[in-house]
Amino acid sequence: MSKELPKNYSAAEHEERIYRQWEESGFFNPDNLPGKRPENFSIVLPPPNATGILHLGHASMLAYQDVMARYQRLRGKKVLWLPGTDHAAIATQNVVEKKISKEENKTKEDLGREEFLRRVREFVAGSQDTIRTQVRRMGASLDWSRERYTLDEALSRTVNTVFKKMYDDELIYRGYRIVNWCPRCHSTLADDEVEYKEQKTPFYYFKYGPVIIGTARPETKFADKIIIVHPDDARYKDMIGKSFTVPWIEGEVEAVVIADASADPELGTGAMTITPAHSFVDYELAQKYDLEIVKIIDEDGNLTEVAGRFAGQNAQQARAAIVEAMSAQGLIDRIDEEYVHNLSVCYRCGTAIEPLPSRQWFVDVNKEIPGRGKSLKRLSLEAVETGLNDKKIDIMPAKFEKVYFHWMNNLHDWCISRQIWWGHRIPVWYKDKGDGEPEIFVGLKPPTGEGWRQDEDTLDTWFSSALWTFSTLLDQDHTKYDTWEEWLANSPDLKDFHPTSVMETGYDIIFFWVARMILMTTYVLAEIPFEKVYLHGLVRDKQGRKMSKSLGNGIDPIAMIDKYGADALRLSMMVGATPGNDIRLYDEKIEGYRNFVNKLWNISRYIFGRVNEIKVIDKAPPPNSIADQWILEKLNEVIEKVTGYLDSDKLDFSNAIVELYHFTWGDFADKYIERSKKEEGKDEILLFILQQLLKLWHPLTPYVTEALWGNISDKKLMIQAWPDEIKLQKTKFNGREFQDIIDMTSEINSLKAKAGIAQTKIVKATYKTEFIAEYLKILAEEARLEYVDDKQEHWTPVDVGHVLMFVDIDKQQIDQHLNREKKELQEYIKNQEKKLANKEFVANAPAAVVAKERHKLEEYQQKLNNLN
RNA sequence: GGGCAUAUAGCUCAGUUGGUUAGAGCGUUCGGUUUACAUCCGAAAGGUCCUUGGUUCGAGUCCAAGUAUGCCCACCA
Repeated sequence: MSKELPKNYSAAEHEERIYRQWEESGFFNPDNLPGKRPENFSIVLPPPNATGILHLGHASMLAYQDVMARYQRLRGKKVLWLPGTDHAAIATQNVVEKKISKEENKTKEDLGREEFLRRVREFVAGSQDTIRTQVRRMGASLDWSRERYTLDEALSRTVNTVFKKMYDDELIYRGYRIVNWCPRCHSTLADDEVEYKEQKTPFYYFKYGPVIIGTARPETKFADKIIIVHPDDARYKDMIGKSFTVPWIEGEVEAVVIADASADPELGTGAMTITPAHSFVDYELAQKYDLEIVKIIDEDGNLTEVAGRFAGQNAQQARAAIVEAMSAQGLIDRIDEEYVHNLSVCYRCGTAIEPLPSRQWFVDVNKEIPGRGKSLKRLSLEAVETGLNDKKIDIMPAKFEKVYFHWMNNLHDWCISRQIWWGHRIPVWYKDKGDGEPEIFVGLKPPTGEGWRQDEDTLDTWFSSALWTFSTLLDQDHTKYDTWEEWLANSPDLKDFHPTSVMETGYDIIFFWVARMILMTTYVLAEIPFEKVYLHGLVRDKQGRKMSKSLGNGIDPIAMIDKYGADALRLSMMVGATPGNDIRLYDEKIEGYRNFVNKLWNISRYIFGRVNEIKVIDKAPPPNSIADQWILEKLNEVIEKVTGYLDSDKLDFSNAIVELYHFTWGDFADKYIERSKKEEGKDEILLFILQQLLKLWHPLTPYVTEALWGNISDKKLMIQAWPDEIKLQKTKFNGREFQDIIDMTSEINSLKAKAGIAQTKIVKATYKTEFIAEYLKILAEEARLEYVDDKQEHWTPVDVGHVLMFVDIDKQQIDQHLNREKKELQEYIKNQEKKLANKEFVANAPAAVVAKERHKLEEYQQKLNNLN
């Protein structure tokens, strides 16, 4: 029975229903997939922050991952794609702090720790709901039954377990060191959480005893008493090792001159003083020479008592007064007002970072891991370089391997404690012992006994994210297990799905996240977290600008889904995208793919309306015309190509789409279906090709294909089998002949357009090759011409492929066109003859190439003859 | 300062290991269309493949230098 579909595909009418059916089917959960599935395929979703709403970055990531998941599912693998969200410590705390400040004019201290955390939890629950709904709208085939959250009990236990393990292995230590401090967030930041912003600030040159020193930050200079000069600098050679009494901001100081190669003789006066407490470079020098580290700015950004009369003032704001005071003392040599330098700022709130010494928890990346013979750094490098247990991480595109190695090689110890409330509380307890250092307890639960207090700080959010590939796969019913080993051994998902198959994420978080997952996982499990890293680019606007609130050029993916449908949005984000390169997105592009989705709908609409019975056709029906043969051959080509593009070692989504698009619209709809209207008995082959197409498109455009498939079968398209290459029997029908007809038709259409003829009635042909009568008849039908036996002198020759024919378009009418064509042909022939006359070409080029060139020359000559 | 990309039609992009007359989509122009789809069909115009030099019988493709744009890292006391 045939079926009548609506004229246009309306995504809004289908998507919600289809997604619900998928969820109800249970097939997002690998445990429910039908059939034997010996191979596993897994991806863990990079957890969106629990702060907010879906943006295009999420949308494109979901599109890529869903294509992989659906493709592998169709290929018969047991596919797990695991969703989740991240508590995003600083980001979330900032959002909620702002909200409370705006709505209630209160600080988090006003509320207190417990109440504030309750508010954050409430906020997170709300945004998690938003995210869940929005992720579904993209069509993402995620296993929601395994949804995780970084603050889930089992995941938190994993965090604490790993912390303790690292502490016991002495890979985590507490130390007093210089750290990046954000005075606004009132917390430390990791090195890569610091961003740089170019800024013009005055640069001051001060008279410091025998030398002139330069600085952009006079407010840090109170305690400077070490002068560094280059050992080979002739100007200062005699001063090395000597002391000077120097008049300085708060009275005289004793300055010592030290020689070190880090002083650049070319720069300024070649002499500098150092501020160990507030500069990373100076801190390292101070370590090297065992110098005193004097803290001048405190955690609130205020000057300490070292600053004398300026103590207690905000460091930044006190700068002017300090400079004025120094000016009054005649200490200023000159001021450069045009100085431009990079100011380090907090990546979350944009506040200027204050490097200062502080007691914090660190991960030691250079220390040898007990029993492993290498450091965390070494382990992380090897995972990508040579592999671990014969499994190597493959990074796509490969250029990011170099970036990874460079970053990892230069990695410093990782500061993991944060002075914020939202996050995993550091599992460390202290008990004062009267004098000196307190007793320390590290464990999963508070120690028994009196007087223990837990560390106030929380862990860097990336500490828990770094465990994501395996903390999510552990048995969540963790209370059953007393030990870590027992827990690991009884987590079947971990066995089945780890290492995960692909980590698909943006190149912008390769350091934050990808590198840290490698570091932590190789340490904790002694295996890699994923076999492949696919790094997608950023989504930008049509001008290539980053989408941002201030520019107002942001595109809301949900609005685009409402307008054009999820399938169209997915396609428009993937076409033209190659790993590691940014992609431009704009309305017209999405609209174009909306049109395509509608085309696919109408192809089906036509076929469903025309066939006698809609049914599943598994096997290719035998061809009974040259068009049939042609389309089956084309289908085979496209199956082979698309399979190759979607396979894990290629992951070329863009080319897969372009290939399918041309086959679907150009070959199938415009050529084959049009032809099939004039032939009999096409039901089965039309249905067959359509069904193969729906399967091929399904990973890319899941909604429309599933909606259409619903007219064919009760079974879900998402669990069908991926098309195999069709075994084509040799028949009397030559597909090449249909291709010739297409080329001829195109040529005749072109002539008609040039001659300004709307309709032409006749064709007469002579043939270059043996030619069946049917062939001509088809051509006449295709080009809307009438076939006659005799040609007349003034008719125009048309020469394509194996066919030469004469059309009753008067040569005079298209004289210009013909002359131009002749001229071009003569030109080609000349070039071709020249090429073939070149002995070196004939001698050096491969024989096949030379033969091809010869053949080409003959063709040109033949064509020219025919025109004359 | 160090490094990595990218540069092809008006726009967005393809272009395999060097070897047809460099392609697609959108846009533009012309023509068609009671037909599954005006979210359609047919056709055309449009290119100094950033510049210069090199390798080669042959370069959009390989090499060098330059220009432009973008990004990453380091950070200037």
